[in-house]
Amino acid sequence: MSRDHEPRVVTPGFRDRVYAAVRRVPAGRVTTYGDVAAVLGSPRVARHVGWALAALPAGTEVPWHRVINARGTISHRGDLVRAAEQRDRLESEGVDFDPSGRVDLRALRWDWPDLG
DNA sequence: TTGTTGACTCCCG
DNA sequence: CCGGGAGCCAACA
Repeated sequence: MSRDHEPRVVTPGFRDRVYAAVRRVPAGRVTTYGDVAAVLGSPRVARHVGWALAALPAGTEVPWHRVINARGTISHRGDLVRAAEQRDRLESEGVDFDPSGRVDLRALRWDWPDLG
């Protein structure tokens, strides 16, 4: 039987919404997977934000490096090469990292002011 | 169809 | 603060 008839948050156009949301994050600022997911409609689909970014076509202009996890660290899940590139890009934008490789979310977390 | 996986997050200890 | 375990929802085999 039906558990809930609520519409799914992750629709076929989910990836494009993720990209559109991430593009709103300005240089020098960061956001989290959970924040992007919340903006899209559900904080529970944070993993799918990561999935969408993993499926990001090469050449697509999306500041994917500004998306980090809720702890303020870079999620690499084994891909240290991409993680290094992400950190390098962020540092190029002026994002500072702690000795432990952590970003100060309290100061740099984007607040999505354009949501109204 | 079921079971596994994942660029996550929260809760404990 | 950090590591481990559980929960989470779709994609994928």
